Amino acid sequence: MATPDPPRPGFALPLLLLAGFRTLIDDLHAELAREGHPELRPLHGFVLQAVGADGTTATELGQRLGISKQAAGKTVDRLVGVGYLERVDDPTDARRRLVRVTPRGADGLRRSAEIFDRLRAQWADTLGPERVTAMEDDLGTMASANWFRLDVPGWFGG
Amino acid sequence: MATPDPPRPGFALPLLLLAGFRTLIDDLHAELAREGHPELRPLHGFVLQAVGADGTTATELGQRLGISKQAAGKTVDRLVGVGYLERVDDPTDARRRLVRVTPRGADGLRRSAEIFDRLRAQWADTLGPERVTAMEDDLGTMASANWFRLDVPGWFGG
DNA sequence: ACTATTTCGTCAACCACGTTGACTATCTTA
DNA sequence: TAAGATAGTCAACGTGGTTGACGAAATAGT
Repeated sequence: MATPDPPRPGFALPLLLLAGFRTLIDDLHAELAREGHPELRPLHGFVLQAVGADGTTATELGQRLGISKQAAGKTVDRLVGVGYLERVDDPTDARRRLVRVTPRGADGLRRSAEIFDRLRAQWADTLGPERVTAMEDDLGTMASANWFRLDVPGWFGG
Repeated sequence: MATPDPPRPGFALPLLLLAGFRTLIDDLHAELAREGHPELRPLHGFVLQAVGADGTTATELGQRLGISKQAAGKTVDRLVGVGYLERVDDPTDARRRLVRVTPRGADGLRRSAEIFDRLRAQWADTLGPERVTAMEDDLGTMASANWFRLDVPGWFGG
């Protein structure tokens, strides 16, 4: 019922990668909700991290995430709405509106990192640390080009 | 520029899984476009496969994909629009509208499988076959619950 | 055989996330 | 100082998801 057909040889790999990713993300957000961050959506962690401790502008954020400045601006709007980001005027350039992580945002980010560390430790318990490391190494080899490109309506292509 | 900060230990894994998935999906669709299927979007392959050779209904498709029947219906509409699926009346039940893969849809599906097989072979060439198999085994172990759950606005949580 | 319930499909409204194009305000440069 | 580049926003739109409501058809129960 959840598994229709045994996928063909090549079909399994993408499905497994997606399932692994979703497993981590779902577990993360279940735990984040328990720890006081129920509004944090999967995308938000990536965005908060991309904003970084120094802050950025919407345009630069868009470049970092591989999306348009308009899309980045809308995402910032939502994060501001739930209190994870704030906008401040740049005193040196009246066009720019600096985007900064709020204390609440920093808390969510810190907890995300801790939870991910714990989840990784769980994987290492189940699979063995060397298998997890091997997986990271191998994925790093194959996927180096797609690091942090989130330019996907609905998270996929085009 | 594509890599903002070296991610924290636990942060790398989900990012790598996503990047690996996206690499495969992007490569697949680049090749599919070359082979005459430029309209095929990433989601579509999963849907076509979930419809299967025997056809289904929108409601059952929704269950298979873990999404609502309405969402499944809309996706079917789009696939019908580009000629990959067709709807036919069920003579035994006037409520049901059978969804079937068209010949064009079957061609896209067959090519997807072939391309995925080739991409997997590329991974095996680069990493060694046993590393790819190990990755599949390990991911299968960790992610068995999320097989074919696509219930994500924009492919994430929520 | 006739209600009562369930099921299938669809409509409508909405949300999240992406796109492009156009436009203003501001900063930079020649 | 005029001309050009850059930051942000608005508007319209596309895709993929949600819930709620509803009619038509099948099924169950009496």
